[in-house]
Amino acid sequence: MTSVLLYEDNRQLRESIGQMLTYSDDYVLLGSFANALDAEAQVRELNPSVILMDIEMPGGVNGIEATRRIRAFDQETPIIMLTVFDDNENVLDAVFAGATGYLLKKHLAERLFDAIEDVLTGGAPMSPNVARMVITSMHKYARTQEDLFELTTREKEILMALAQGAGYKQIAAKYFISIDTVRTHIKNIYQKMQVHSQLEAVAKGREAGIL
Amino acid sequence: MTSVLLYEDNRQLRESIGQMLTYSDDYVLLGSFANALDAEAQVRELNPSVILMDIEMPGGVNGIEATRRIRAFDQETPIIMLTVFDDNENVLDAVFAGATGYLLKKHLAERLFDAIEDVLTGGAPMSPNVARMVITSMHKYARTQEDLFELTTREKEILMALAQGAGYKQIAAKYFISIDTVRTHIKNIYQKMQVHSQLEAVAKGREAGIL
DNA sequence: CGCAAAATCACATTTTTAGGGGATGGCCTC
DNA sequence: GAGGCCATCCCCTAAAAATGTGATTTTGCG
Repeated sequence: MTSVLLYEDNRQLRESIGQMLTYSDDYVLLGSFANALDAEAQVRELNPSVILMDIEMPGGVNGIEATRRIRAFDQETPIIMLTVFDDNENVLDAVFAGATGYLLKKHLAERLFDAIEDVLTGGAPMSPNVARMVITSMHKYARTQEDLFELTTREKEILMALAQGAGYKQIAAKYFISIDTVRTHIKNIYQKMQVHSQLEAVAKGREAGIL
Repeated sequence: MTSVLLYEDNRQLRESIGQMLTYSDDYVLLGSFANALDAEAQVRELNPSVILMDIEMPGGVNGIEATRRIRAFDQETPIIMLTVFDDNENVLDAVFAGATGYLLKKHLAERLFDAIEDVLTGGAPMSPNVARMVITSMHKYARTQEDLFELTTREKEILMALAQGAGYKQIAAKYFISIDTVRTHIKNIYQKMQVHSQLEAVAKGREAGIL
């Protein structure tokens, strides 16, 4: 028995979904709401198997914000976003906010149950378009950006230690070398990267994808 | 007419795929190789519409590394990874390396053409399992982690400036305040975050998701 | 082997940060 | 209007980092 919690501001759609779920013996609708103002409390209390969340909702708290709030205390319960838009940037925001998958409203009728089963069995229903957007946005994070600075292994190690907040002393201790050596390495790093402080080096390194 | 470039170390599979493509009038196999050692040159020369890339390949350059190398100069051409594993961590690595989608070998026969059409029309074929892994890994990046440190607006601004590599002077100039004020703010930031250097503050702030 | 790059250490100087005071005006709340 | 928070500014000292110059030892590679 799969319990569902529904957030959808459009009354007609809300009732339609409610009926779809009720007509099926495998699902039970724990509750449906026109806004997500109390989503946090409702989720805590009703503890649904899956949450259906409209992205476009009035009243301050839209579906994305609601998702974020729910994810703040619950990383498990799958959240399926409902939206009319396919290529909307909001969809990506929703993914970042913690959405598990999403469903276009025009496909609601034929895919609702599939989507629910999908998230419950470890899947992530997405349209091809959005899958592509997600993939593309991941590439940005991973862009390894060839060693634009030609740092040596040691230098990269030290730069990474810096990025983690270590000072000269700690680095020296960590690698069993003298402070002066750390100094020298960092001097060389600065030269190669054309920067003049730890912060700049870390920032630039991060930009370039090293780290 | 869709031109395909294939990398697959298993001879039998390589030939099977080749035949599948050749039998269809809509596809042409530009070349198939048992290793990806020269992938870069081959892609440059043959300029395929889509690349099929086995993840598990011997000889130093596996499919992931090859994908990375191709993406270094070509962000457009879709690359579909072929793999026997579904939940392998390699699949995520492949996505990070720049894969557009991927296909399980056991589904090759029935889904190859679908997958190719998928990437060519802007989609990203993935199994539900991997879609989920991708989504989950994105959540890590986005975990906004509410203001755990209760920094004021100004303090957050300054912390962000620090993260971008600015020093005291530059921050003072940027916000038209005196260096001493910058000092004070940073002192307060350190206290709130329980750190003792710019680097630590930035590192900790990044971990916590501020920035 | 022998070279060149990388890694190591040293010393000196200047600049920047860190940490400790204390002080003022603005704004909001009780 | 008193008290609290925020942002602003100032001074002082000690610690850490940046910069320069030079030298020695490892180490990878032809």
